[in-house]
Amino acid sequence: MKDETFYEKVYQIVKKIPVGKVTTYGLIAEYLGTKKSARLVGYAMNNSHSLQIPAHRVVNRNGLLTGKHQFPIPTLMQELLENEGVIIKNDQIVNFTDCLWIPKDQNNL
DNA sequence: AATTTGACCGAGG
DNA sequence: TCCTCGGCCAAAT
Repeated sequence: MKDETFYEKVYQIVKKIPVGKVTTYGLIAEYLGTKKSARLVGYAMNNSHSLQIPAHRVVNRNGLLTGKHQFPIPTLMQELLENEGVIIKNDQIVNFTDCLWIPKDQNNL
């Protein structure tokens, strides 16, 4: 598991996101130690199409569904989140802070 | 080997 | 308070 690249590290964290919860690119980047490379997280997610990971649970720090356009169907991301109990309005998470999940919490599970 | 890009974040005017 | 601009790291070409 040492061959894990930055990409795979991101995937590992995203897969740990609980149902009904969301996280941000910055938090993931920060958890990996490279807080400044939040862009890398998003870039990694772009390659996540080939993997089974809940990419719809990852949003930007504003709680905005910035990556919805990368999904096969733009509305799919919002549908999935709403299906998990996340309230979304105008492509933005309403109860963002309420359903926000921090990678650090995985240690507390 | 060098350059470009990317689902971002934070600071400055 | 709203809008603009730069930086940052890693992977792909």
